[in-house]
Amino acid sequence: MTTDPLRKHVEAAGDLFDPACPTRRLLDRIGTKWVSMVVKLLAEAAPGEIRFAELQRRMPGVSQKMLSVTLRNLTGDGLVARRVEPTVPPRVYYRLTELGLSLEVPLAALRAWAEAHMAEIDHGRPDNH
Amino acid sequence: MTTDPLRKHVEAAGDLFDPACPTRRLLDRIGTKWVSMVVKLLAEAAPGEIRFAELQRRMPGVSQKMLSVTLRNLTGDGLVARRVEPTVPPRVYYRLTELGLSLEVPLAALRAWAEAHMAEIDHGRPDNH
DNA sequence: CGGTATCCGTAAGGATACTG
DNA sequence: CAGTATCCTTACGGATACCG
Repeated sequence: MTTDPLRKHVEAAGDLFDPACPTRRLLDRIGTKWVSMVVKLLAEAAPGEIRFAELQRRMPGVSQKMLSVTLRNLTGDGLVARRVEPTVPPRVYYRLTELGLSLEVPLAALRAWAEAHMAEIDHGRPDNH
Repeated sequence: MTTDPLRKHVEAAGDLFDPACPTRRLLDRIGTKWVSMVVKLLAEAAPGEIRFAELQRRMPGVSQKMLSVTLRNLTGDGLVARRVEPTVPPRVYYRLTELGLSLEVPLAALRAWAEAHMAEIDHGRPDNH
């Protein structure tokens, strides 16, 4: 083991089974439906951008707050880039970064699985508690 | 549209962007860290089984309640099979079903992504709010 | 051993109103 | 337009105690 603080994240490198590892939090963060939807829309548009209002329009049921929070988290994580056009009223454009685009791959697989087996699973439990 | 019940799941097929579609709830359900860990452990042991206590021991930080809830949900969704040995004290064994095993594929990809990019993301935000 | 039941603090998330 | 701020209600999740 080393005491070099710069290598701390290397030693702690992705071990989901380490309670102290941020991977756990990260997994819970990217596994949500809102992240899945935002990333899909932005991935389809890539390398183009989508404005806030259009994202909201294409994500039925999302509140302004949740979309805002989701985009802020993704931006903070470096998965989404935010560009503001200083007009009045202002226009804000979002696009995926390289990192965000790389997330779309496993995320699309998970989405596909969920969509494919939804009926099979829902059939067995009419009681959606 | 058809009235063939066998094609029902095709018509109702997973549309994540439909607010009424159970796919949304399903995605939020399977995207958690506990599900990810349980499925990974059971997939490694497949087609073998793992007992409750061993699962808990190999998932540091999980509470008895959360493991219980997670397993009950997975069992209810048909992803995990539960077998009780009526001894005293009783022994309960869990294993993945075929469906559960199929989930491991996309889930492993998502885990791998999270573990691979954890440092990269965490580096940008020392403030883990 | 493998749960369930209960309590409780925290966080998620919707609704509404307001701002640059 | 694209937010932020506030309030409020529900869900998540840990701690503890109890049961078959």
